[in-house]
Amino acid sequence: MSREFRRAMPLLPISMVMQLTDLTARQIRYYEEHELIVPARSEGNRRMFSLDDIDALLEIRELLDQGINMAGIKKVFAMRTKDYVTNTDIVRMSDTELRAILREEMQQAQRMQKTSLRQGDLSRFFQF
Amino acid sequence: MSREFRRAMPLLPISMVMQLTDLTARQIRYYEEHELIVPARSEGNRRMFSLDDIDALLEIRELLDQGINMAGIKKVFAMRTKDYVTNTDIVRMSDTELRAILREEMQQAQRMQKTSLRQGDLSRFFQF
DNA sequence: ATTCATATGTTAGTTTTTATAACATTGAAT
DNA sequence: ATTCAATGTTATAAAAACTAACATATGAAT
Repeated sequence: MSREFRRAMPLLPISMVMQLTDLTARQIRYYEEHELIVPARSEGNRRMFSLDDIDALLEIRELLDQGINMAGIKKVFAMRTKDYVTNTDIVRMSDTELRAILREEMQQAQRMQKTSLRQGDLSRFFQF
Repeated sequence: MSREFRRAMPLLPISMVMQLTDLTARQIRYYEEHELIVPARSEGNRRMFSLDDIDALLEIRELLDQGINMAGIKKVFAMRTKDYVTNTDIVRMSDTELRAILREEMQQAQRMQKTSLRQGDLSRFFQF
C-alpha cells in the first residue's frame, strides 16, 4: 500500500476540511465546481476528502492570498503534472486527474476490504 | 509536530471508522462506553476519531476474533502503558489515557490554528 | 460612472448522518 | 432455565451537509 495511495484515501467530512484549511464550505464547493479538487462522495452524496485534497485546498488558499485568481490557479494546477503508471504505460497527467484516479482506486480498495479482507490489520494500511 | 501528535488528531466521522474497521456503530459506541476508546466530540456532539482510535478498534476486533471478551481486552489495554512527557515529569499511563491526552492537545492545537496560524501550510503539519 | 464578471456570503428547504435510549436477541456459562 | 455480555434493532431528535437560488462586494473593462 503506497503512501500516495494512502494520501488519496477519502476520509474527512467537509467540516474537518473547513477547520484544517480555514476555508468556508462555500469556497470548498466552489473550487470543486471548478474542478480544482474532486472529492469522493459517500453513498448518501456527502463529500469525503483525502489528505491530497487538503493539500490542494491549502495551496489554493496560498495562491489566492498571493492575489492569483481562479484562472491562474487552474493554470498552475494544470501545469504541474505527474506520472501515473498503469499496467502497460506511464501516463503524464495533471495533479487533479491523478488525484481522482488514485481516489477511485482507493475506493475500490475500500470496497474490497469491506467484504473480503476481513482479518487484515489496517494499521499496516495506515501507517502514517 | 510529532507523529504521535498527528495520529491523535480527531478527523474521521463514525461512518468512515465503520468502513475502515468493519465494525458496526453499535459496537464502536459500546467500546467507547467501556472506555477502550475516547473519541473526541465535535461542537454538535458527533464523535470524531483519530488514527489511534482506528488502531485501537482494529486491535479490539482482533482480540474479539481470538475469543477474548471485553474484560480481557480491557486488561490488555490497561497493561500496555506508554510514557507521556510533561514539563516536569515522565508519566507512565495506559494507551487509552495517553490517547485521550494527546487528543486533548491536538484539539487545542486545532483551535490555535483556527485563529492565529493563518498563513501556515498544514501539509507540514500533516506529512504522512 | 456604469457595467460586468468573479468570488464569496446567505438563506431556504431537503436529505443524510449521527446521537441517545430503550427494548430485543443470541450464545455461553452457571 | 436463568443470567449476563455483546450486539442488533427501532424510534426519535438533532446536527451536518446537500443543492439551488439570490445577494453582495470587489475589481476590471467600457
